[in-house]
Amino acid sequence: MSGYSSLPTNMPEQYSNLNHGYTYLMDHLDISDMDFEVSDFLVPEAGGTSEEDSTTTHIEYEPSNPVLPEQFDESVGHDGSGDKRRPNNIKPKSAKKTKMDVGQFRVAFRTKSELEIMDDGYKWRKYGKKSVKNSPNPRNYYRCNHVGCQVKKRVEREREDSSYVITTYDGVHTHESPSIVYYNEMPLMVPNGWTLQASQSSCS
DNA sequence: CGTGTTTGACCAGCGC
DNA sequence: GCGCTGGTCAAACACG
Repeated sequence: MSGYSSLPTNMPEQYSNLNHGYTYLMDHLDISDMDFEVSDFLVPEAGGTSEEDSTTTHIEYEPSNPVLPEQFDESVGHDGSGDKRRPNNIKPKSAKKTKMDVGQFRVAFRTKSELEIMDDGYKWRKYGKKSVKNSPNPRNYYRCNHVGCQVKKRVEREREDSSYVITTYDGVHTHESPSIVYYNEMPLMVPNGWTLQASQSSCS
């Protein structure tokens, strides 16, 4: 398996676009020092942890129960609505979720890259950084900057090989990627050098 | 001055 | 019940 054509057909469009977007972005970035390739999806830690093709990006995918936007953010609902943290009266944050909900759409992939931040077309705002147990590398937390969109992602370097970046997306965007919109509007302006055909199977 | 990042503290879930 | 850990908040800070 090679190339960028292994996204499942039942994947939400935005994640297909994500792959698409990456292909798009690759031609904008200087990827001479990047080794980026998307392989088949795999079940998280399904036996062969990370001893396969070391140049391959691994993807975890939980399509069983995609979360609709209205389902997704309800329980989180304290989006900057002015609750200054524990002034005098500690607001009961029962809504806070520390563990990811079962069934919440999640996709993760591993990328060999020196860059931790890869522009996937969405605008992300960093809201946290945390060192995790058994890992020398900190984990960074990002939230989609789009109004009303509660998608989050975590970015961390792989413990065993810091040249790999593990990116985990939680939730489904309630909007399209700006870069995708741009691409859809300007299809004829794609230079010859762009390799937009790479992710063709995901949109057939 | 507006926007985004950093960072320390808080909180809740989970395992023992 | 307690401590550990991961996830989040928000004030302070940096940068354009």
